[in-house]
Amino acid sequence: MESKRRVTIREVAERAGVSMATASRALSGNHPVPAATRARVLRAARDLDYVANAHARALVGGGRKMAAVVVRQVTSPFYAQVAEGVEAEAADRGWLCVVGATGGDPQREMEFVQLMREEGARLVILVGGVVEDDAYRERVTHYAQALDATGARLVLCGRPAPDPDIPALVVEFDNEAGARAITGHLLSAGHRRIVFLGGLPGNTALDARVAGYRAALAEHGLPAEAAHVVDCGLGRAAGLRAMAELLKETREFTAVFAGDDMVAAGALRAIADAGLTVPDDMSVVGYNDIPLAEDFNPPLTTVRTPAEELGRAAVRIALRDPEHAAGSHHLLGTHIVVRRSVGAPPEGSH
Amino acid sequence: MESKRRVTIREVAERAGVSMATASRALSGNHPVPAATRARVLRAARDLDYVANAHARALVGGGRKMAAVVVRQVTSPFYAQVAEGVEAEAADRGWLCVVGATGGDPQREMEFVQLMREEGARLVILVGGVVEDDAYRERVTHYAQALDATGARLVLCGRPAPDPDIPALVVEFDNEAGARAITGHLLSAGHRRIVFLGGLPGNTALDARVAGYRAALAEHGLPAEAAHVVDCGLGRAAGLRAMAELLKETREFTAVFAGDDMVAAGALRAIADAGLTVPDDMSVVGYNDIPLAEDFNPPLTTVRTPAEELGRAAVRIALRDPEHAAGSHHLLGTHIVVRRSVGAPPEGSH
DNA sequence: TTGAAAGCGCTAACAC
DNA sequence: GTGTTAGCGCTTTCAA
Repeated sequence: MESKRRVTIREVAERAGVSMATASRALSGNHPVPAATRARVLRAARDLDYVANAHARALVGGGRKMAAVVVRQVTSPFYAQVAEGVEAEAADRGWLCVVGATGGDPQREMEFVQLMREEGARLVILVGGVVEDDAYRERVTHYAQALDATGARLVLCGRPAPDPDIPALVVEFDNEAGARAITGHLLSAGHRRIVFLGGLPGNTALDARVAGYRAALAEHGLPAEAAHVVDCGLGRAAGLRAMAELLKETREFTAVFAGDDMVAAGALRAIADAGLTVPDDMSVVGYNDIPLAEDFNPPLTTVRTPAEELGRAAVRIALRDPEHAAGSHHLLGTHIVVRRSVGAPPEGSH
Repeated sequence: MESKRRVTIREVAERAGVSMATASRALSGNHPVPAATRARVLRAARDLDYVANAHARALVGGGRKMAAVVVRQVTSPFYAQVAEGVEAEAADRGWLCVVGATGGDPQREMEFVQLMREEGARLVILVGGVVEDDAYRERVTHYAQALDATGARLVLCGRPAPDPDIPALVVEFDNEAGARAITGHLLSAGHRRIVFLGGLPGNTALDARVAGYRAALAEHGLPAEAAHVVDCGLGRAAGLRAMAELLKETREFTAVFAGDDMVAAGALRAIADAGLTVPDDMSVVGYNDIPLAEDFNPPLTTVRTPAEELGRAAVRIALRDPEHAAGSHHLLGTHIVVRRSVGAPPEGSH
C-alpha cells in the first residue's frame, strides 16, 4: 500500500538533481531553462512516469480549462451530436470536456451545475428546450450570476435566457422558421389537413415549432381552426401511442408533422400498424434529421438542424470576445431535407 | 475584475464568526458541531453562495471520485448507451463521470488516459473492440500499471487484456455466442449461403463474431468454404458501399450477417437500391440492437447486446471487491431479437 | 540560471 | 466544542 502514492514533482527534481522550482520550469517550458538541465528533468520525469497533479496545478492557478455540457440524455441522437460538437471544439483548444445527463430533472441539473462550479469549469453549456416557468427563470438567473462571478461563462442552447441582461449567451436554431418551411413543404404537396404531433405546452422549442406551423398555415390562407396539435410530448413511445390513438379517432388529416424525428419514428410505426402506407395514404415529416432518419421506412423528410455545429458554435462564440458575447443571441439556420415520406394527399381526401 | 474570485471557506467562517476548521466541519458534517453554530455556518454559506473548491479538497484527500469512459465517438448509438450506463451508475454512487471521444485514434486515447491520471480519476473504462497488436498491448499494459500504481482501476470493455496478469478487468459480451446464435437463426430459416459483411481483421470484437459465424456454419455441416466474409469494416457508409459492390459481383448468397446494426442499415439501403426487397429476396441480420433498429426497413432482426448494462456492469464490478476484481474476466450474455428482416431464401435459390 | 519560500483553499491532527 | 497549525503538490515571486 506504500505504493499507492503518485509520483510528485519533488521526486522528479531529486532524481534530476535540481530544485522543485527548476523542475517545474523545465516541465512546463514557460521559463528559460538550459537545454542540458531541461533534458535531465524530462528524462527523470519519463523514468518515473510522472504526471502532474491537475488539482494542485488548478489550485495555484494554472489549471486546465474545463467545459461542461449538460443534456437530458446522451442516447438521444440529437443531444449526442451536440455533445460531440462541444467535445470536439473543446478538444481542439486543449480543453477538457465533461458531459452530464440530467434525465430532464431540474434537480439533477442544479446539482450538476453546482458540481461544475466546484470543479472550476470555465464554461457551462445547457442544452435543450425547457418549460419556461418561474422556477426555470430563477434557476438560470442564479447559474448565470454565480458562474459570472468567477469569470465562467454560461451558454444556453435551444433554451431562452430569462432576461436579456443576465450574463448568459444563447445559441439556438430558428425553430419557427424551420417549422414554417417544412409545413410549407407539406402545403405545397397539396396537404391541407396536417396534424402537429408532439406538442409540449410551455416547452420553448416545441412552442416555436408549433408557432411556425401555425404561421405557415395562415400564410396559405387557412383558418386558425385548420391547426391541429396533439400535445403528446417527445420520444418514440409518445409518438407511437399518440398516433395510434389519433388514427382510431379520426382520419380527417392527410399529413403529420412530428415534433422531432423520434416522434416521427413512432408515428411511422403506428401508421404501418394501422395498415396504412407512407406516403401514399399519409405523409409524415420530422425534425432534426438525426443520423438514421434516412433509414426509416420510408426515408424521412425532415428539417436538418446541424446539431454538431450547434455544439461547436456554443463554445466558439462563448470563447470569442467574451465581454461582448454575454447577453447576445445567436440563431443558426436549418433547412429541409427531402426524402420519401411526403407525397400528394390520397385521392378523394378532400 | 476584483470580483472574479471565488468565495472561500475563510469568508464563510468570518461571516459566521467561527474558525475555518469549524466552518469546514459544519459544512461537511462529518464531525459533531452544535446545531446552532452549524446553522450559522450553513446560513453564511448560503448567503455567500459558497461552493467548495473541488481542487483544494482533492489535494487534501477528500476529493470527489471521478470515473472516465473512453469511446470512439458518442454519436454511435452503441457507445452512447454504454456511456449512459457508466454515467448512470457513477451518478448513483455520487461519482463524477467524464466521457472522452478518441475518434479511434490511439494517440488521442493515450492523451486522454494521461489527462485522467492528472485529474486523479479513480476509474478508467476503455470501450470498444481494437486491433490487438504489439502497440496496443504495450499501451494498455502501461495504462494498467500506471493506474494501478495510484490505486486507480482500469476496465476494458469489449477489448482484451494483453495479459491476464496485468491489473485490469475485462467486461464484455460473448460475441462468439451471439454470432453463432444469429447465424443459426439464418440457417434454420433455410439459408446456406450467408455472407458476413463488416469484418475488420485483427479487431477482437469482429473476429469473435466471425468465429461464431464460422462455428455455426460448421455445426450445420457446411464446409469451411461456405463462409464468405467481406472485410469492409464498420459504419453505415462502409456497409452501403460494400453491399453495393457485392451485389454487382455476385448474387450467390441469400442472406447477410452485418457486423453491426449500422452496417446493416447501409446494407439494407444498398439492397433496396439494387431493386431487391428484404426479406423476400434477401435476408439481413445485424448486431447490437440499437434503438431505431426496429425502425429500419424492414425492422431488423439482430442480436441484443444490453449496452447500458455493459456500462453499469463495468463500474459495478470494478468497484465491488476491488482486490479480487483485478484480472477477472466477465462475459455478459446476449440474445436474438426477431423482427422482420429474415425470411426463407427465395425460391429456386438453391 | 537557479533555489528558497510563500501560498493557492481546504481538511485533519493536535491542542486547548 | 473549537481554534491553531501543518501540510496536500504545485507555480511563482524574490533573492542570490
